[in-house]
Amino acid sequence: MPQFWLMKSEPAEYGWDDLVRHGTAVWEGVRNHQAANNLRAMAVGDEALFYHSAVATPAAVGIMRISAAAFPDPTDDGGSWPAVRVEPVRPLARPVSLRAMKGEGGLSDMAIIRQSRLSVAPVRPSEWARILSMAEA
DNA sequence: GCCAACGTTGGC
DNA sequence: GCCAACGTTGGC
Repeated sequence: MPQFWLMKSEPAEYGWDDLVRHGTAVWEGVRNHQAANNLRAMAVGDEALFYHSAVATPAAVGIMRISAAAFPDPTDDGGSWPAVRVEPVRPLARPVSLRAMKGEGGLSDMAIIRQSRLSVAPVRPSEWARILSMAEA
């Protein structure tokens, strides 16, 4: 069973469109232990929401797939922080904003809502299904 | 080991 | 721009 995740990026730095244009990307630069542990827990085939942070309407905008499990982050000289490789699967038919997630009863326990600064967070299967249904509603 | 000071993230 | 939450650093 694949696991589900949510991964934040500032679109000014690297956005969904960049990932689609490139076809694949190394998710690097994570320097938080909790987020790093989540990267280490990822397996090939896991799916993740691409989330745009630090914008007027923070929101999940697309689905990506983990295409390579954790390996040493090339941007880390020490070699101890992990990175993973991702590829785009498809955009959400409509973005699901943080505001919408907060307003959805079944999502109030989401890691990302409980801990807003966590940049790589797990998503429960029930949460994943709910968010996808919101994106298609 | 505690705590204050400071830096960063990210929502608003 | 402001502020809350959180992490890190460094003095003691």
